[in-house]
Amino acid sequence: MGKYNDQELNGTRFSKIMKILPAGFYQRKDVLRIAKELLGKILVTNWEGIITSGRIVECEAYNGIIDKASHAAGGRRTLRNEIMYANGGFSYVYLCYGIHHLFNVVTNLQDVPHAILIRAVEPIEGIGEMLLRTGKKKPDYTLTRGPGNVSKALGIFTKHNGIFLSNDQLYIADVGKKYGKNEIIASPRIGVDYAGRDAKLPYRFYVKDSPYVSGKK
DNA sequence: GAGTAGATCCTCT
DNA sequence: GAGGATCTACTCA
Repeated sequence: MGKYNDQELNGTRFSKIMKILPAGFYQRKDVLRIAKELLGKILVTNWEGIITSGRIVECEAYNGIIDKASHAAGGRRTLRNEIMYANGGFSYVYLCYGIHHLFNVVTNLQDVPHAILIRAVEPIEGIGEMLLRTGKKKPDYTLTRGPGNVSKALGIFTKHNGIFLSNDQLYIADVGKKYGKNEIIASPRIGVDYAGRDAKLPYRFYVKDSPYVSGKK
């Protein structure tokens, strides 16, 4: 049944009202609030003129050094997660399971390693290109469902780690869409069972009833 | 429909 | 040298 909303497919109309999120959006202290506010925003990639974009409908917050599920748990600082300690607004992309590229947004200020993992988007522009990248034949809900698929469809790889999200190649834009409280669900994060108690924290947020949301509802 | 194995490679210990 | 913020396909029922 996988369907996407036709009236949202008009890219030209969309790009006219897009506003790139300012650095100040990311450089705040409440990562949970930023995660919730990211729902409904548009993630855009523009690699050499090929534009693909999607509306964020699912993400997970990683709450710094006190969060055992985070790569920065306990203040861990390595070559891989160094960018998490940068100022908010940078991309953090890494390879998971040797196959999947996972796209995160760094938040908070310098030296506070907060990040938000983008887990699912609803395709808006460049769906044909997404099909090429993912090798799929039809644009059903599996196209951009789950963090691995999001990166694949939008063409995000580890080489895009450490990009500040305000250039014209990779950014997140506001189109005035906001979800109400009763449209946003909070739940435990996925695939972080190793984190003990922290695995149960309700740091995953998604839009109710979106077919693109991964995991169980 | 539910459960599980396999892919695949970089990063950290 | 182990294991991971995952996905898909395949089995079995």
